Amino acid sequence: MTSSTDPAATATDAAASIVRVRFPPSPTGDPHVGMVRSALFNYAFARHYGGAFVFRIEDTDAARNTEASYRALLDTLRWMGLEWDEGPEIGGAYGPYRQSERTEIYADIATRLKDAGYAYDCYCTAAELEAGRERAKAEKRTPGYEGTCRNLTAEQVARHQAEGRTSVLRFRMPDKPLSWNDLVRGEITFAPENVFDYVLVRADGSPLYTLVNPVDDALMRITHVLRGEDLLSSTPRQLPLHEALIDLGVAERVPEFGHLPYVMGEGNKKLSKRDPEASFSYYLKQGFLPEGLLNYLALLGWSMGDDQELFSKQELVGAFDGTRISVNPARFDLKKCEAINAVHLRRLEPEDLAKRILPFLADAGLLSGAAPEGHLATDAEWHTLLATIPLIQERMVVLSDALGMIGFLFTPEESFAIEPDDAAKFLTPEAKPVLEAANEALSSLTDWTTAAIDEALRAALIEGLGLKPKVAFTAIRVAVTGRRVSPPLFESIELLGRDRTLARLRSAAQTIA
RNA sequence: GGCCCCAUCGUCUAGCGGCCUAGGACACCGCCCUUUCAAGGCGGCGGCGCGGGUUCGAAUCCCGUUGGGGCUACCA
Repeated sequence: MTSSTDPAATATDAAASIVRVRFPPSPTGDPHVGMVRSALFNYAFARHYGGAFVFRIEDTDAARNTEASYRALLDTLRWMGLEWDEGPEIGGAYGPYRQSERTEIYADIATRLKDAGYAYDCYCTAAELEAGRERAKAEKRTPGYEGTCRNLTAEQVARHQAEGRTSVLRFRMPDKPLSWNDLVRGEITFAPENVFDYVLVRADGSPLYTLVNPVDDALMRITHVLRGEDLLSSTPRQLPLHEALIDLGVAERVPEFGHLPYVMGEGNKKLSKRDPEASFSYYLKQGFLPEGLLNYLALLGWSMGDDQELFSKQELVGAFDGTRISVNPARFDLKKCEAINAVHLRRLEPEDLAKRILPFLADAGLLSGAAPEGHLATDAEWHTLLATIPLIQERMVVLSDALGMIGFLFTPEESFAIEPDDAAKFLTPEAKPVLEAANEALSSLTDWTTAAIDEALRAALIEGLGLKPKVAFTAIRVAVTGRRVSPPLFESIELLGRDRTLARLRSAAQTIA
């Protein structure tokens, strides 16, 4: 909110009435991070004021909607923990919440708007409309509908119909300045000559977003509309429609509007569906945490004000009063998103983290599949995983990172393989005596613990062979874990166990000519 | 073309006339720690687009300019 609105007054107003906000996506394509950010802001606003978060599906464009996208939308909100108070699958007092199930409502309201003179039939053809726009551009005027059919006589209508023309229903814009006090940007005004009569209902009778969105906001008693800046220019058209709906007894009041800044991608364009990090499924696959993503997304166009950047959903809700929303577009920064996710990941209880890693291990085929019904892992696998958590928790950024770090513990000897590049670089002829010495030192070790392994290996290699720790341990690391980078070596060896460790040391030594 | 929105380090931001020789975070670069990689600690690099006003005083207010972005459908 800018200084032109009084945050305290707005906050008081919001608290005094029942706040009702909504998240109204169209089920087309993969859920988008900008969309989720928008849902998050609405959710946090509703929860902050103890209001209702309404989830509505805007599926009036039958050609573009998909059931898969609809499901993905629900899954995404649930995964993020943005539970809705009214909406699909749970219903509510103002349902149904899928617009495809509300067509009679829209037809009725369209008729009433027309009967009351707020809307009229327009018989213009696409070519005529296009010609008008071209003419306006040539004359450096704002292109838009020129009002040709605003006041048709009965004869003119009859002639159009006789020609076989079809008609759409258009809203009749009033000739007055259109302004509102934007929750985010303050006072915004559009001159009437720049906002034109617009189509509410298609020629085939199906309603458009232009009708359906304000009508449902009115019917569902939405008090605050927090939406993307891309919809800012549709607000001046919606204002008089809301007023008409009040006049018809459909609406109670015009909602407050607030337009959230864009989420930008690479370059300086709106984050588009082509950017891989725009698609929500990317974060699921990488293994981001809902806690981390929620935290980062909240930072895209909002801040707590002090220097606190890390917070939980509860803290966000506590602080999110609708003020402090930025007017500037925010560039999505994957690096920062990862950094914040990493912090949340490190704060997890070890057992919780292990539970979250488990599905990734299973998907990668690293578990035996011998687990009892209803479990992903056997007891042994689970205990191994739990034991690795202290070794990997502070090294991970996303859950899928665990695969590369602890995969060597879950890989059976027959399929264990060393990274070719690392093998070529570190399993050289000079490494052969190192591996053999390690094998010998560990074979006779009675106490298979990290401390004992540490001691034995140092004695044999550092003191015995006079090697630098880095040289000696890297060769062993590659032989035992399959890669140059791994969790701490002695702990890893302890977890791997004597038999498998020795087998890998011998096998690696054999590959060296 | 028209309309609208926006303008502080590379990025996200704090800042709402004096507390600013502009603070934090991410990224980046050093150093320390160290068996790898991380984590952690210490330090560094780096910004108020420009021009006019207003004022004792401007990153903060006003105007202009330049530069970004969005919208301009019988999509949403």
